[in-house]
Amino acid sequence: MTFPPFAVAVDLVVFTIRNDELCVLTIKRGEAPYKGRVALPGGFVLPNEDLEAAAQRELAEETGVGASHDTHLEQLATYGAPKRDPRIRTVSVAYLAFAADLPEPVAGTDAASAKWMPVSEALEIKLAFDHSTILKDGLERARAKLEYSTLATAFCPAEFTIADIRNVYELVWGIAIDPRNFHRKVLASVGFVEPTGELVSQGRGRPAQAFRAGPAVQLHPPIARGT
Amino acid sequence: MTFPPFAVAVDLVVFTIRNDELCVLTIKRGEAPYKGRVALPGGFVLPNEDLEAAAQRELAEETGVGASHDTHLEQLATYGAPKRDPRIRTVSVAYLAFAADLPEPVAGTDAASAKWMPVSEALEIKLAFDHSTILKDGLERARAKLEYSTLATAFCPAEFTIADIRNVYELVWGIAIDPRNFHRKVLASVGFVEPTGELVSQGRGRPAQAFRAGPAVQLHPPIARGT
DNA sequence: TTGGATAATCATCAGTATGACGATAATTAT
DNA sequence: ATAATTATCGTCATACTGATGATTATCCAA
Repeated sequence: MTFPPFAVAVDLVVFTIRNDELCVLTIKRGEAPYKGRVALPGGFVLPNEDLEAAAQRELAEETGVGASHDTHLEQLATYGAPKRDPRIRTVSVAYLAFAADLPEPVAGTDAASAKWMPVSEALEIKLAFDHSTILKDGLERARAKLEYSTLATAFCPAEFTIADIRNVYELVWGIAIDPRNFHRKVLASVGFVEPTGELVSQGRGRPAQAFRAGPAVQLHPPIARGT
Repeated sequence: MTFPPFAVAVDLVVFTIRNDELCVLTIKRGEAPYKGRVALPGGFVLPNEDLEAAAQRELAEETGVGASHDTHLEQLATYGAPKRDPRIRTVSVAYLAFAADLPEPVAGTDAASAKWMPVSEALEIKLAFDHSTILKDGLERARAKLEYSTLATAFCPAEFTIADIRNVYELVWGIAIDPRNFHRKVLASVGFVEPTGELVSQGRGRPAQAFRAGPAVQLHPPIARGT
């Protein structure tokens, strides 16, 4: 029996928070197709490489960060419409990554230029391939995961304050959250955060307790969006 | 530039409820590798076929059911470990389907024999390829989706009773649920079900109201597992 | 025909979570 | 010092949850 040959790629939706904005890692394509167009970083999977390993490799190439660092990586979905890549039949497995504020990305092998772009901006332009769809799906996944998982800590450095976490929720969900109720909920969700005992001053206002990520992965009870 | 060639397949986790048991559609492989082993149905994606279309096609081939019927189909995840198929480097996009009780499946092209197997049984044997992992992931996804989506109605015929839905939850979650609280919650979740006005007698006991699926897709509020 | 047995449906109650919002505490900027 | 700012604690009415009692409408067996 013979098999129709496909190219298999991984694409990355890497979110971080910079300058009080939710940003996504983008590249500007240096070659056809879609030359000069903004795209998500990604590349073909090597003949003997696991899918997740390929995603890790691309992530490291583009950001210079070993993914185990502070970075959460998970499979998002797979896109395989017949004409999505005009060159050859390609199936792309998209991965979603969340990173604490990273240094400016390093242009990798196949990236003419990589940079963090505010998500609001990336959503308004037409990305290469079906990357606009992938970005939208990734954003929706991230928003949903904040509700029932401890994902938000992945956007924060090792030590953070409740306000830092609230900031993540507000920027990702794009809504304002009552600080008092949010504070109560975070502390009520067992294993979400644990106090370090330190106080940190954030500029003006009363200094805040420092916390580190707790052992929980799921939030009990969850923190719901809207009503 | 040249691309490493991959085979791309779709595999199906099709759940239904038969004889008061959660069952999954399985085939017995007729050819090597894993000849004679139980596997999930699936097959290679055609050169010009969309991934979801391939899943629909496989579903129709194995069950004889047009997927739009009463069947919900969604992408589960993609599996691409380098050695998962000993013949050639293969990436498999798994799809999850939920069906109301279907007629006995029809053996399809590449299936020596297709049949419904209780999930409890399928979990205990070693399936071909990495299909045991796929099945486990599919089951967990199904369990999770019951909490916040109206998925349960996909397991029911067009008209059903609250007890029918409860039965779905009990069988998929594998736990007993209090009928009184469950009844209350289902009716409280707006758009989950709407009454047809009919009464149906289920054998002994007071006859139940008949319902049909409502317009909602998400449950508000959700119906939580455990505490 | 009647008295279970069975299942659907309604009702109650206490514990918990939620949103709105008032009050206090601890800093920095002026 | 005083004002502005942010963290944190409290209060309250409402909503949701799990446990459980009570009622209703059937079928079935004596």
